[in-house]
Amino acid sequence: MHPYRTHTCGELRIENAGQEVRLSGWIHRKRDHGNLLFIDLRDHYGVTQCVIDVSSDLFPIAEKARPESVITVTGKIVRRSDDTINPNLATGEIEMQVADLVVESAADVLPMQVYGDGDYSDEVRLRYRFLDLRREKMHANILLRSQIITSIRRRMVGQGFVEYQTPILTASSPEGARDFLVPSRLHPGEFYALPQAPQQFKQLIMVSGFDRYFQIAPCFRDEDARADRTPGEFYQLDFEMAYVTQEDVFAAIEPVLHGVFEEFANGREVSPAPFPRIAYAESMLKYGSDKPDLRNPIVMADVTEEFDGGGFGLFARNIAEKKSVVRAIPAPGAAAKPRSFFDKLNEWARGEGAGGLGYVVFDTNGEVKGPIGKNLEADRIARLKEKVGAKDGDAVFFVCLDRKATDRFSGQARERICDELGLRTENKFEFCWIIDFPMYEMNEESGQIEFSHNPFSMPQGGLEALETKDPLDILAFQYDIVCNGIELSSGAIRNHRPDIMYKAFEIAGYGPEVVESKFGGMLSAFKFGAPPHGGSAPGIDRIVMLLADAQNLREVIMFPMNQQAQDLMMGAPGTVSEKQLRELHIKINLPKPKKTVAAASE
RNA sequence: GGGGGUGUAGCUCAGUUGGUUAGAGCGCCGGCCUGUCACGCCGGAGGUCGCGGGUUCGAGUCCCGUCGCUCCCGCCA
Repeated sequence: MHPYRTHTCGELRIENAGQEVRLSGWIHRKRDHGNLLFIDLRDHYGVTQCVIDVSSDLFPIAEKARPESVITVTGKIVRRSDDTINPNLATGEIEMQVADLVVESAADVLPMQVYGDGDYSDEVRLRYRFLDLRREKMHANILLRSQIITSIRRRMVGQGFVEYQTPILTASSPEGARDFLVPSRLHPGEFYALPQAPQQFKQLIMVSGFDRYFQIAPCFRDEDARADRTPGEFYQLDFEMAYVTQEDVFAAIEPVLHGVFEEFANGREVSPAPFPRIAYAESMLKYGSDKPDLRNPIVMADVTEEFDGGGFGLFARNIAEKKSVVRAIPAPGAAAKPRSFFDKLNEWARGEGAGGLGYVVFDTNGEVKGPIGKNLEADRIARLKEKVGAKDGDAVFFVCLDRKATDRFSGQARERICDELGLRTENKFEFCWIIDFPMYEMNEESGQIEFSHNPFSMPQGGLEALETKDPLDILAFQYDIVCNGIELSSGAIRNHRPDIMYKAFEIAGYGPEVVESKFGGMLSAFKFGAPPHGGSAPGIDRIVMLLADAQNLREVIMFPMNQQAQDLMMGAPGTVSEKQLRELHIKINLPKPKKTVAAASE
């Protein structure tokens, strides 16, 4: 007989009763009755109960083996008596009578239990990730991730896409995030960079005469982490298509995303394709965000006009003197809320540095209450009520700040009010496209015009728009896909025309020599016949996070780094040998260490 | 770089206005137990209360500093 398993721990059923089998796995749980011992043996596939009693020579060994030790047991599969069947276990109708037992690998006392669903700090979970990954939930998440990626590949291929690989060691790119650099041994003083995305390569693939490229692409950015942004590296479904309009791109990827989400929705609803298209400006106005969560039913409105010159002095003055705008946030049903509800929100707003959160309450008896209601003229209030679609029984909150601050803060308030009122639709995936991003924006500190998103995007209106319009009015063929308030990807119809590219960079303050030195490879390619092309790159990790209903990307990544971009299990980053540094002609020049208390007292 | 939260046994946590010997559950070790599946019962070991100062007769608790982890802002074309 083979030294290890003849079957997995998940496959034996009542039909196998009577067979002599061998199982290998981890001791999931032991129940020691003194003269009778139950072992739940677990592997990737499931759990099987194994029984051994005191008559066996191996009984003391089994008793001593700690949970998570790896053992191989041999014995006969028997049908359990009716009163001992475990309906919660796939293998619960049978058990193994252990005749032989080999300890393959004894486990020490565990720093975290694999059994059960206890909470452990991220520090412990990441340091002992191999234990964390054995746990049911993590194991399921990682399997789900694999299934999702398989489904994405199948659907992309079904849409006529072909998978190609692009380099990992490439050139540093001047725009965007900080690069991870890799020193070159053969070229002292020079560096490769890890790709922030295969952006230029996928465009070059189109120029190279291929069509419909995709790749599950690793991307590297040296930026700080968030719950939905892993430090260092992440994967995206990178794709690009030739001879397409924006709508062609949407039509190609919508069935893939919709299909994947439907496939793994598990009872949750998925918004139907085509997904709504929302212009950037409209999204900022109605939702205060360029990644709106449409499960939140609150739709905001601009009511600057209603307050301009009105009886509520504070807002009227801000509008007149500071060019403030007023955004109304309807709060359905909030009239029934106690005073403390409004005070709490107001206090939160002050804590956020917004001055406060004004409000009007429309009582069910038609009365208008609240500080603004007392001062603002009745006809203005009536117009405002109509404009935001408020009914008796609702309240309306107001944010009055400069345009940018109003967008940002009203967006936060909209989310908070939704949660306080419990208005968010559960168990649904709400997709939308955000389109018509501005090509440029004003840097408020420097007063300079900058690319607001992606310098490779085609401006709407082409060269003519660049030459004739106010740069801040020019829109780009640039789009994001958003699901439940999470940005899944951004994409664009690319600028494939050297003349338009020179002009676009000129507006942002870059001369032709800069364009040529920074994007020489791509620019050169565009001079020898480049097809119009465009694409996008939805984030794989975020898709899995949504489908796994996880609150943090670490729940869907096998070996993530911590928030400080460290892998405590592998010890990365770490120091390297002098020899390695010499070969690379690298000298370490560390910043002076901070003064310690001890050093200061010397 | 900045702000919030947090740090007490291997793990998850409790610990009152500052007051005897810092507790619980799980885990671990020992004993008893032949049908459990969160097995049960009895006993035991295990702590520099993140670290360093300070206030006080007395600090896990109050103050100052510092470090770790985490969430957020900046940043992420």
